[in-house]
Amino acid sequence: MVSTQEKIEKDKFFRDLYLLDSLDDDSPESEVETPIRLAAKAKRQPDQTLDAVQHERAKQITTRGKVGERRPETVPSTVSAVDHTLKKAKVPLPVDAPKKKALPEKRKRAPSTDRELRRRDSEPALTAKSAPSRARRLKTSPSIVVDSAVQTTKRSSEKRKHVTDLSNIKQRKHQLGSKKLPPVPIGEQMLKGLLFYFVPNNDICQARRFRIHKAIQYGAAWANEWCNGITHIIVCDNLDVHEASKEFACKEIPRGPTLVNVNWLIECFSRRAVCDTHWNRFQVSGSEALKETNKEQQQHQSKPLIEHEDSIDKHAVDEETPEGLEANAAECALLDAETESEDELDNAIRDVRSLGSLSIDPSFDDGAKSPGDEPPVDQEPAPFHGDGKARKENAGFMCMEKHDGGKGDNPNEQTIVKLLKMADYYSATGDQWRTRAYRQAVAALRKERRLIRTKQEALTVRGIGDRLAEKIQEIVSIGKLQRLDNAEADPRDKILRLFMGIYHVGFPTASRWIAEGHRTLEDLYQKADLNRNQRIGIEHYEDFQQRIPRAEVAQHAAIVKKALRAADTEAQMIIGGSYRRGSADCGDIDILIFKKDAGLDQIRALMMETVIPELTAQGFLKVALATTHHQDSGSKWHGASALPGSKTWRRLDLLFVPWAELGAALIYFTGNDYFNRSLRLHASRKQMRLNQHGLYADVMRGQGRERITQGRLLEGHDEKRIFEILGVTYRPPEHRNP
DNA sequence: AGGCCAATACTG
DNA sequence: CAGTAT
DNA sequence: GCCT
Repeated sequence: MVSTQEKIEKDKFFRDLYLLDSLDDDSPESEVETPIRLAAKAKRQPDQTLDAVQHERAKQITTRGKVGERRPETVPSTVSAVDHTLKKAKVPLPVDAPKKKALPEKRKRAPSTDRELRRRDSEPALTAKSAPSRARRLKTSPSIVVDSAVQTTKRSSEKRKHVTDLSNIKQRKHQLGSKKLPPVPIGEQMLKGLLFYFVPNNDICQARRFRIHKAIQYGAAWANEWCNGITHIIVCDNLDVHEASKEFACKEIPRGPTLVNVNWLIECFSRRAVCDTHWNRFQVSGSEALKETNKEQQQHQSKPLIEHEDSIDKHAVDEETPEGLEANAAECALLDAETESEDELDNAIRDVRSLGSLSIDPSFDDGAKSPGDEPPVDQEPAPFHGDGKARKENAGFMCMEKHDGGKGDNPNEQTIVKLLKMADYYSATGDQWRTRAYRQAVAALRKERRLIRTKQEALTVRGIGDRLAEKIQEIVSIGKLQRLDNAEADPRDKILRLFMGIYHVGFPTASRWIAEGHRTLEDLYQKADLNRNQRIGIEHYEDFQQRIPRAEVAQHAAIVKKALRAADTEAQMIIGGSYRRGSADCGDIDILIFKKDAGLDQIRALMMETVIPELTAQGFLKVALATTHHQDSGSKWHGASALPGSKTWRRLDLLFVPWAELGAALIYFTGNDYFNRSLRLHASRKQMRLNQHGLYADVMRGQGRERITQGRLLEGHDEKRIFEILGVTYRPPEHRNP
């Protein structure tokens, strides 16, 4: 069932693709320029002796404690010594820094000191004195000091404000007016035949007027008062359902037309296509409850209903999905009326999830991004790589109109924001468990209807203990958390974040480097002991930090698909990851490769021998970062790709999936993390085991839950069956964002 | 004091 | 085996 | 970090 709309979209897609192809004279050896052109140039010789000393000590340090039990108490001293140096040396090449003062300082106290203790007493002093100056230095340094995540975030939020301000809109409008005002070609009028009703339904706000006009250019009609035939109600200004309903005479949102937020329209513009309206990010906040029931109805009714509004989005790329897999959603859903276990899963999810990692209300995001829309290219770089990982408050979008302040439905919002920052801080600092504790506390607070003021009140909330209770009280009473301010000003953590942002660098490595005296990416690049992947990670630090617009993910995928099909007409692929969950942008590109009835060997051979070499020769694939070298094992290719003509490398993962394991792999590579973990937890509670190969039963576990038996395979191929066997109501990918 | 958020694949 | 990744 |  290929709708014409779909077809048009697809045609256009491939037209674009071929266009790109024609540009493709980008020979592979011409390599994209590295943002960092340093290399051999001014490579000073660092004082080897001192270096060696440091190295030695670093080794002591790192070998003394176990992972996760790190004792960085020697780090501060190193840092302060270096810092001292830096301050003195004005604009020294960072290279010089570590060699000057090699800190023959006294051995610190016994390594038994807890990291928390160390922070408590070493932090304030250090921060107070030297942080500001160093911060400034970091920023202005001519070296390639890439902004730390924190700085980046801050700055981009500043930027965002500018983007939304009036002058900018005018600018954009001007741009538009000058060249795009003439109606777009008929062929591109993808909104033809649609009738929009906006909420609020006026064009007072410039941003909205802009969108309305643009919608009209693209063929839509605007109903300036309520009338029959309206196809879409588009809610702007981040209004929730409740607020939106006030805009109607009957104080109720009329049924019938599709209710979406303005993000939908914006994405339609940028994709030049009518997007599927069912994605989470297009829902009007507060409509969840409503939607759930709708969905149920849909499921109980027939399929056409589900599909009816659809879904260029889904089919354009998920087209490859074997039909059997997607098709019987409704049936499956019907089968398990066992609501109890669904609750179980919900609980598990709740247990596990971090609310902080997701944008609460997608419409914020986008509104902030660009009132004038256009392709959502310049997303702020995520504070961290990984897709759902570290995204937090989508602060201040406000169009210059209404924006009533009453959107913060949770009285604890301020507390939550602060605690989430703490969680981020701890996660960037490598403290898994504290991070979890903070996130759990946040989750608990989210459910509270009342403002938690005092320590006593806080203590009554499950998940909040003594320490957190005190912090909450502090936040509420004085509006800030000293601990957080200290933490955020702490240069060590900025550097830590900076380093951990490098591909293939985790906490142990990052902190080792800091202990060795490295402070900038340049330091690392010239002096640190880097493996190949890390070197590439530094060269493409900024590339890999950037989020990838959804549309670009699709383009990469299309290129892969072309090569795949050329090699084997029956081979198939699905884009997984956050793309499959419907995200507007992704941290990387996950593509599952498979073929009906094919085993792993077959897929691997196809890919490794034909497709990947071909794509590499084309210059599309830039590097392999982690690839199987064995001929007879291995199931993935990790690397980087870039669109022809683009200098930006993207992280691309190709997963080779045997037909028999498609369902399990799909679950695994669709995520998100928390969803997967909760699903697996759920499985293990039922004496089952879920991994990317399949769902297994009769798993024996011994001491410490280690597995004794593998268990027997229950299901691997059919995604929905796995849900079913687990007793969980099937959730389409876009609902797997706990 | 020790678990909590799993279970694997690849690298060096 | 530790580290990093998914 | 919290909980047992």
